[in-house]
Amino acid sequence: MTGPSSYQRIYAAVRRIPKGRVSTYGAIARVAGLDGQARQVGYALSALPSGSSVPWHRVINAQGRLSLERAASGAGITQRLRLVREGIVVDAGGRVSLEKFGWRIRAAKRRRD
DNA sequence: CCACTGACGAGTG
DNA sequence: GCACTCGCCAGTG
Repeated sequence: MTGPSSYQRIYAAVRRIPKGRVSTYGAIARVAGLDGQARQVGYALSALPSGSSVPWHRVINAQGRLSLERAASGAGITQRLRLVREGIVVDAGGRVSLEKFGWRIRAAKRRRD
């Protein structure tokens, strides 16, 4: 076998984000062993079928903004709704404080999730 | 094979 | 904060 696909590793990494926290495309890429391929993370998430159990809404960009906020589809609204429902504060501009809600992960010294 | 496109990111001005 | 460039890589025509 060729081992798990990149997509599978990405989905597994996204599932690790605790409820009430958010992570970034770049950080997920790193956890998935795809350092520097943040773009692939977005590509993988866009391929998710509706109804997936993967918490894709917890993935935002490195600037703390919801990438779908600009999108013309309703996905941006869904993401915002899900985040707020988990207690995450999303401002009018579709921004989240990574300082307060960012998932802090350390491969070496992992104090908490 | 080439060109272009993306739910991205870091760097520069 | 905004605009632009370059690096990444899979999918599409």
